[in-house]
Amino acid sequence: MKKNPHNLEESFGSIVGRAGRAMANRLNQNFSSAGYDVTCEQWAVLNSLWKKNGQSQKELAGCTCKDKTSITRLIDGMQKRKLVFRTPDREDARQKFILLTGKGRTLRQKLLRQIEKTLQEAQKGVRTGDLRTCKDVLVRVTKNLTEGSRAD
Amino acid sequence: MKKNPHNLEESFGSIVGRAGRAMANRLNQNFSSAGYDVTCEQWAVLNSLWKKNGQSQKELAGCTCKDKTSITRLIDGMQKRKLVFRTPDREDARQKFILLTGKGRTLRQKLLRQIEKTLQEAQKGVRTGDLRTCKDVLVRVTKNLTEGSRAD
DNA sequence: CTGAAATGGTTGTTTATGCAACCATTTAGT
DNA sequence: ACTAAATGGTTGCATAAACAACCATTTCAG
Repeated sequence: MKKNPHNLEESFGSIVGRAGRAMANRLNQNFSSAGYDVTCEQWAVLNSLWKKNGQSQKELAGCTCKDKTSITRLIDGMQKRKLVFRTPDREDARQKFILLTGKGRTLRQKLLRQIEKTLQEAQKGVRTGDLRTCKDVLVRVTKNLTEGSRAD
Repeated sequence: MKKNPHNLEESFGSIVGRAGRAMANRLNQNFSSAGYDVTCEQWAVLNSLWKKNGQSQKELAGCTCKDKTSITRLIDGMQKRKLVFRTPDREDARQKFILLTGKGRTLRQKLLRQIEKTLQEAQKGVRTGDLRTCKDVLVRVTKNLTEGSRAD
């Protein structure tokens, strides 16, 4: 049985969306089958916190490219799972800082192994230079779409 | 104010996910502000049906890379919006064929204009060859993740 | 200082998504 | 033919996402 014969002129949007979903699904499966109760969306937030612990929800929204409401509820879930906790900012009572728990910090190495595995599965047979180009294009596209619209 | 200084070594998964979300959001905004009550996920299904009207839900799941349950509910929504309707297959009573309504068929040209617009916003400043490479990489990645479930 | 605007988070609502479990209908195995 | 397995769809459940409306707290204008 042949694949979709129309794939050749698929639009960029479809292609990016499909690849994103495929990667997210595989990553979730790999997390889950390795016994980690973490979703890839939560991982995106953790990723940010591993680089800089203690960010406001607004900052997290910015660097994950998510709406602030998504962050609110993502943090709710992560808090329930004891990965992070909220601390009010003493300087500005509107803000809350998100900090990793010990569990959240420790998870890093373990999850990284699954991420590596997933990336290897995904990137198999892709030339390094092409991968570089692909990343650059996607970063540029993201910038095009986020700087023009939501720059407070 | 500098951007995230760690961006350089952001993982491919994050980059793809962020770009996908950025594009989906922009597309939804463009659909909405042009007055169309259609989401980009529904568009993905429509896109498939415009190419080949009358597909089973399983087929649609395959070519949109979504779970069959997602398709079930996506179709529910699209049916409510009178974009498609279900017809039982007489050959095999398990299957249902999804067909475009007149409205679903007519929408094509209108939506295409918004899609074009969105793509132009997204691809601004990206060299054509690089875009080509990017698409090819993403298609390959998707194939890696959906065909060979096992690492070899 | 005081009221208005901006800012950071939360809540309500709608849509989307995947997994597991299930049902109904083929299709196979014997 | 008749049970067992595979297949296509649906439902229950939990997570995720964005928009609008809202609240509390700055910040700004006068």
